[in-house]
Amino acid sequence: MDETDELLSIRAAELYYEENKTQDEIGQALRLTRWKVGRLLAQAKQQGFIRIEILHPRARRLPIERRLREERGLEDAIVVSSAGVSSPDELQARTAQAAADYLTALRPVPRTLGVSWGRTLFEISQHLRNGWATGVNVVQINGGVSLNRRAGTAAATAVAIAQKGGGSATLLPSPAILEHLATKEAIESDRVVAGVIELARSADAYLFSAGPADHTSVHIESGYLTEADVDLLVQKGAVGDVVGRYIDSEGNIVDPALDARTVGLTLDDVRDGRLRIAVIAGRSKHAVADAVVRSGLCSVLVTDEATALHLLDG
Amino acid sequence: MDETDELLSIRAAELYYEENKTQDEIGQALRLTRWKVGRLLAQAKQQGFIRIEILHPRARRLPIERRLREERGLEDAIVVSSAGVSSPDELQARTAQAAADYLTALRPVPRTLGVSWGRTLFEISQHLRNGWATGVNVVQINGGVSLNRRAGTAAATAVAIAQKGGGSATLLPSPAILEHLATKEAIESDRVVAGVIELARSADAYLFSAGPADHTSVHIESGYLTEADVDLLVQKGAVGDVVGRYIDSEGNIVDPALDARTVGLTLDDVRDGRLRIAVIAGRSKHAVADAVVRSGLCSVLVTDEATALHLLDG
DNA sequence: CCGCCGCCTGCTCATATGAGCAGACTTGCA
DNA sequence: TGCAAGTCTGCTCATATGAGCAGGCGGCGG
Repeated sequence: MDETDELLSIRAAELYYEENKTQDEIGQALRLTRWKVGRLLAQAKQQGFIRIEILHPRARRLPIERRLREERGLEDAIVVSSAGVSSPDELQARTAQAAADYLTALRPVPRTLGVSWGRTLFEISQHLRNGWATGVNVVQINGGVSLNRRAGTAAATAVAIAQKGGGSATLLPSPAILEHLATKEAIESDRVVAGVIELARSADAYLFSAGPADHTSVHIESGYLTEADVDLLVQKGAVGDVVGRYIDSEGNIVDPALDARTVGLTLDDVRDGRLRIAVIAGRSKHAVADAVVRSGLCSVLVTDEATALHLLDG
Repeated sequence: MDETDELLSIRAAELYYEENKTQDEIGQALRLTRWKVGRLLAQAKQQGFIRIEILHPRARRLPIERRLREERGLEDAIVVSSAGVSSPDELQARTAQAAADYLTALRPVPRTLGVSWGRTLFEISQHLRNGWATGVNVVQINGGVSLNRRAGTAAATAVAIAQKGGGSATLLPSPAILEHLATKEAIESDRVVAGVIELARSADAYLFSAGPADHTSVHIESGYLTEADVDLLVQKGAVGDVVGRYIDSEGNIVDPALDARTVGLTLDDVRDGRLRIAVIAGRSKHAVADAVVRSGLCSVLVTDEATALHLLDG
């Protein structure tokens, strides 16, 4: 396109989009036929001079969702728009809302839903509406009895999701990570615990997030790991955790010994699930989101625009 | 609009603008009639959920131009878009380009064009194309013989505009501001100088910018004023200068004694011009732009989006 | 409980837009 | 210079969209 046409296409776009003129009127104004005007507008669009944004907290980016499905082999993808977002918290809230919307619209409604816990899951539980489903039974898929004062958010999350969905919650009465392998084995051999894990394995769907491998990790906050532990994991290549299990950029377990002390579904258990919904948003989770998608841990991803684009770039 | 409709309108907008579906297809997808879809889209637009931007250095904001004409009584206004601008220099360049475009398209072509000088005018002269007009005679409307090494930009500006327009330049051989009133009167009584000023008064059009009243002023740079002088002017209410004359927010001369020592057209001379094109861009010139427009110094304004919105807010 | 008012819906019809095509025009090459 | 290929133009026709209207529905006051 030569310079003259480029300028004309801009003039035409101004008249068309800002002044609501018809292509015919624009033609008269610029001494062009209306067909020429149509072509100029098409060129302006195609060259990216026209940018259309949907400004709304609930806005999604369907073309990016499509690319995630097609290029990353996801069954489904939900990408929330970052347009007009001013803080990471806002982005997190939008993503949680989208996850809640997705669950609500999900058909067939899962009878048993396996959930992890953490900040993201808690926020999703808050965004769900009463009656989002009728009779959904929720089961925890990884240990979450907290060791300190923030106790109970793991349980509260599962209970809230179940309650608002008109069902009941089955909690996994165990810490996430134990200090000794023997303790972990003892706990898992407990009838109740083993039963919960068995139930979790049979869930119709899993809903989980992923944590970044850094000092903001909820495992540090909850007292399961120290900052030094996490630093060490990072040195070994960890990019984040899923259901309490730390993975590298390929989705492989970084520290098998640590993993053996972690209670709940294994990553392979998760991969065996039919519907595996991961909800991952925010700059700090780009790397782990990538690992989760690449290694097939999720079949459905709910995320934000920037994270999605990161996945598609790589 | 209730919450449900709001959400639907966002879904519809996504499908319409991002996926290029027809309203009919959207209707099928969302189980609505196509008329409902059309109404939802109209609502989304009207509520401002849809934002259409034209991303191009030459893009203008016609609705803002219209408002400037209607609400500020300008004969014409050119507002360049700030979309995607990263530095003040870029904004300045866009505005200068727009001014050059405006001059080039101007009909009838002025036979005599009075110009001021400064960074903005210089940049406009650089953006003009060879042959932008045929036989335009350019006359300086205020003194500009420089006192220091930056000498000659005033003259170079006028000459470049004239040369590229296939005409010749008439320079005003005088400093902008003189130290003593007597000197100024002596200079103005010189036959040549008086003749140039007389010619300037009869110009078909004036093209000028305005300077901010701060330490970046080109008058300080050129040595006509000291920083202390400008500080004093600011104390007296100066918001900037036009053709070397400092005005307050009402467009009145701030310091009559200083004004009397300034060579060139008076502000009233400028106001007597038929076509008075002011080119003013940048955050630091908001106040002076306001004064220029309010006091009728210009009949045509070329500016940037942010400055224009500032003028309309007040 | 009934009737009136106003909003919302889905229509008809007019208009605006996009697809595709035939001819004119330019451009590159022998 | 002359030819062939590709590009651009302005058309016809099909489709998508918007304006405006009649009927239906729900809400409110009597």
